[in-house]
Amino acid sequence: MGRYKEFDKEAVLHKAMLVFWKKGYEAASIPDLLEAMDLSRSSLYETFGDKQTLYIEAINWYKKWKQAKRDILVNATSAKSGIRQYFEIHIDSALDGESPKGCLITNAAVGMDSPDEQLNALIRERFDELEKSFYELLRKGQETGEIMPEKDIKTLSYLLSNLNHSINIVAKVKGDRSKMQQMIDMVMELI
Amino acid sequence: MGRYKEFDKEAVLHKAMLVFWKKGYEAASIPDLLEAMDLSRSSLYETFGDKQTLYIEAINWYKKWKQAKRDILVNATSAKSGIRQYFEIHIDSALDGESPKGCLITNAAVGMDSPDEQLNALIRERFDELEKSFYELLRKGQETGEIMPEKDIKTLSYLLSNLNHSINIVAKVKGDRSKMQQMIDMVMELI
DNA sequence: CACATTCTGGAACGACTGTTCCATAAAATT
DNA sequence: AATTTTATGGAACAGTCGTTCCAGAATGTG
Repeated sequence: MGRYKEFDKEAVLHKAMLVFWKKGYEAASIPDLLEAMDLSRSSLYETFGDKQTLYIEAINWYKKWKQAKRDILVNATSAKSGIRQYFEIHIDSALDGESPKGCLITNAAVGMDSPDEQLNALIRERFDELEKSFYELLRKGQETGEIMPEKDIKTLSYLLSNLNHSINIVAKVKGDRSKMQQMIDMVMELI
Repeated sequence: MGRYKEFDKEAVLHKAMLVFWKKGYEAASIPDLLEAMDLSRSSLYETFGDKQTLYIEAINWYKKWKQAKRDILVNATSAKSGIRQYFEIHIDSALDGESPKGCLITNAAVGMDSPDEQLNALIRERFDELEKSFYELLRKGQETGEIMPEKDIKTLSYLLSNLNHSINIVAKVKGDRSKMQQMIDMVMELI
C-alpha cells in the first residue's frame, strides 16, 4: 500500500466552502481556493475532480454544517418559542462578522444562470426542507392546541421560510438587528 | 464635424442590462455583451469606458426602467389596494418567462464580494427607497384613517420590502404564484 | 471635392482562467 | 532495505478574460 492522504478532507472542504461563500462561484478562482485550502493543484484535482464538483461538495458540506440550526425547529417542544429561537440564531449568524454574510445556498440560488441540474435540485431541496421544518413544527403546535386549528399553517410556513431568505439578503447590504427582530415579532402575531 | 453615433445608447444599454441580469456580473463576458448589443469592442469601450462602468450604468438604467412599478406605491390613493396592486404586478413580473427571473439589483446585492463603493451605495439606496415608498403609503393610510393609528407602520414597511426581496429569490428556483399571493394575503391581515 | 471628425472592425495584448501531466518525494507493505 | 502505491509540487496547456490600439470606412462640414 502507498501513503495515505496527508490532509483532512473535511477540513479543506470547509475552507473551500468559505471561499465560495465569500466570493461566489465565478469569482472564486482556483488559486484562491488553493491558497485557502493550502493544497497543491494536483491534490485538489485528484481529490475533488474539478471546480464544479468541489462547489457541489462544498454546498453539501455547508448543509451538514448548518444542520444544527434547523434541528432547533425539529426538536422544539413549543412551536412559537422554537421559531423565535430559530430566528434569533439565524439573525445572529447572518450579522456575524466572522463568517461571510448571507447564506451560501441563497447565494447559489441567485447566482445561477442556466443552472446545472444537480445544483438546482440541491437548492430547491434545501428551500423545501426549511419550509417543511416550519410546517412540521406548526402542525405539532396545532395538535397540542398551542396553535388555533383554523390557522393556515401551510402559508405561514411559506412566509417564515421567505423571511429566512430575505434576512440572508438584507444582511449582505445593511444589517439592522432590531429591525429584523421587530419584523419577526410582528409576524409572530399571525401564529 | 464627423459622423454621429449610429446606435441608440439607451437601446444598447438596455440590451447590456438584460445580459447582466440574466448571467450576473462575472459570468457576463465582453463577447456576450457585444453580441447582445451588436456593437464592436471599440464602440463599447469608447462609449461606456469599461465593464464595471457599464454595469453601474446598466443598474441605473434598470432602476429607471422599473420605476413605473414603484410609482404604483407613490400614486395609490388607498394604501391597502396600492400594496396589493404592487405585489400583484411584482409577482407577475418575477414569474414572467420573458424577462430574466428575479431582480437585477437583488442579484447585484447577493453577488457582491468586496463591493465597489458606488455599487454598494446604489443597492442600499434602492432598498431604502422601496421601504420608504411602502412607509409613505402606509403613513398616508394612517392619516386618512384607513389604517389604525396604533399600527407599527415602520416595521410593516420593512416587512413588506423584505417580502419583495424574497419573492425575487424564490422566483429564481421555483415560482408558485398562488403561494406567493396567499402569503401577501396573510400579511395584509397585519395592516 | 477636400477636409475634419468619429465610428468601426479586427488584430493584438498580457494576465488569468480551469485543467492536465509528469517526475519526484513520501509513506506503507513485504 | 526493497518495492509498491500514492500524494506532491511545479511546469505547461489551450482557452478566455478585459482591455488597448490602429488603420480604414463612414459621415459630417466648408
